[in-house]
Amino acid sequence: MSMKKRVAEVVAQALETLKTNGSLELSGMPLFQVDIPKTPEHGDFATNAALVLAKPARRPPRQVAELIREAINPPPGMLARVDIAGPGFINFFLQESYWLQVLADIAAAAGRYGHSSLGAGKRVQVEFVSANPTGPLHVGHGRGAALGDALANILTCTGHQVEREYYINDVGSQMRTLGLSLFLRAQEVQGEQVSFPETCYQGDYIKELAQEYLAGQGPVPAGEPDAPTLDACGRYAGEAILREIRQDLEDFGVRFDTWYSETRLFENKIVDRAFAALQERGYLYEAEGALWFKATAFGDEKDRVVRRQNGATTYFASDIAYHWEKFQRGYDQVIDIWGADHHGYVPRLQAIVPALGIKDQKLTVLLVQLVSLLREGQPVAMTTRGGTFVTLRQVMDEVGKDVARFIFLSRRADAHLEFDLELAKRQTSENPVYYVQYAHARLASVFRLAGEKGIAWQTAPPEVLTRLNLPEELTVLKLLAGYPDIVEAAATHLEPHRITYCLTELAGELHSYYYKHRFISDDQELTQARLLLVQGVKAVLDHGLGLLGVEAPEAM
RNA sequence: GCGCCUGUAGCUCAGCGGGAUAGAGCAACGGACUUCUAAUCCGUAGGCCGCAGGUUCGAGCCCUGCCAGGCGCGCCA
Repeated sequence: MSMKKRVAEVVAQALETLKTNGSLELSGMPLFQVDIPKTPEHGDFATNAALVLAKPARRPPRQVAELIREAINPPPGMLARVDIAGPGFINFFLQESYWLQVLADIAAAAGRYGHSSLGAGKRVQVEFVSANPTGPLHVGHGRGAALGDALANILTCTGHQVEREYYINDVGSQMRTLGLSLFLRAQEVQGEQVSFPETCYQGDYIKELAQEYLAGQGPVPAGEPDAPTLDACGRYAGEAILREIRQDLEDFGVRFDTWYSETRLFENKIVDRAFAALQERGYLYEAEGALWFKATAFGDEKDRVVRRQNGATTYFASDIAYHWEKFQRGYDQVIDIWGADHHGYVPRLQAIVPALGIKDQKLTVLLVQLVSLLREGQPVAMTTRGGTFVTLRQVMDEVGKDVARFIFLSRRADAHLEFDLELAKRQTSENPVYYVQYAHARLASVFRLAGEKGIAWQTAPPEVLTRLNLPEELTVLKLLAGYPDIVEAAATHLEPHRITYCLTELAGELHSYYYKHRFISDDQELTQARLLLVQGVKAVLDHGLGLLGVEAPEAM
């Protein structure tokens, strides 16, 4: 249990006592908070319990606070002092030695410190990237990939059963366009004079694919293509591009449990069955020769077409079927990660959840803001039209996987992100990635030396820890103690950047501590104590970087 | 025109289901390498939290209006 939870426990018990002895009339346990105050004078932890209770109890907050304080019965050795301050906050000051417990917690957790059972029994699916197989992944996809993967890691860490999924949009007009693009480029290679429409995919990768296609599949016919040819071209290009995408993601450190093809939705009649489910509940109707979903019944601004006049279903129809099928699979929560440019699509997708009669299962759509790519502060041109865009592959090759992932995860998802390629390459303090990795490598180096000197710190008796009484040591202990709470917060709010920030802070404290004090000295006990402490730091850095999907190097 | 997101230090951003005196990194300025890795550390300076109202014990956070930027508003995907 984290330190914060232990304090919350103490408060809860006090309230329980007051309730049973009749000092306070309470219906159920009120939602009080335990926070880490901004200023140290307000203690290690503070609770607003008295403020929350004042109104229902019809007594002044400070009086309630006094009651709570008297009812508190903490474990031995835990509290040094309890103050009542301000409008009625209760401030808890822990005994400094009590913080040492965190080191035992870390050791006992054996690499699983920060794990919890928050999501025990909950199945969560994270669907992310899901880029159409019509071109290589770009930087924006990279951000989505880093976010989805880190999120999945974090949720796993908090006890959720997590599955990663990639939805392959391989049906419909864009696949025809892709086929046509390949076909025309192939004709070009064969020396034919063709006009290449603006609506086709402009990138050079299509030309390369056309070359490969011709080499492997033989020449394409002259003139207008027939349907089977276009089909073959489209499938060929789609599959080739998807292979590239898989490879890129693999190299980016992202692996999916499931690659779900849109084609399956039609082959398995899932679209029809989902339609039937909607029909049954009266949320489909025919008008103007098309079939509509009554999205306005659930807050969307207009009803949406699911089958066109020409009989073809829309992209939205596939999405209805896909999500219906997802919920059939029994996930408690389905998380979709999309580019922010699709935000207008969220209400209609959310609308299908109640329309399909889905209860007790939640759909969450996370929007990721686009990435502004810079080079030395200057924007890098990114036009899909002209086919000039920076791919995830290029970024990985140029700055490295770790740097890219860390930067992607250094902002809230819905905040715009500036990604300066030159700055990302620089190994200076302008670049936060190395700051954290360096802290880990430094510690690894310390432990190498300790090993060479034959220092037996692992087997040191617990009493040596009482030698840790520097302010820097206490600060480090407190940061370590807060780590499990941060992981839980990152999981409940679905915000991996919280991990990034907390690691940067921990690394900072470590560097400062390292600079001021030697860990390995002639004082054997002190050495053991400090090594035990920084072993905890190393473990948390290692763990946290693991959640982000960033390497924790042993040397730099 | 309507909708969503964003607006916090010169720059990039945190700010934990409203909490006490708003934080970090970078840049700027001044310092520290005979040390377990200087990819580091220490210090200084820097703010009508876009603007105006409102809600309450308390607002950067919630509500309303306005201003600015981004993105969306297809029987496209």
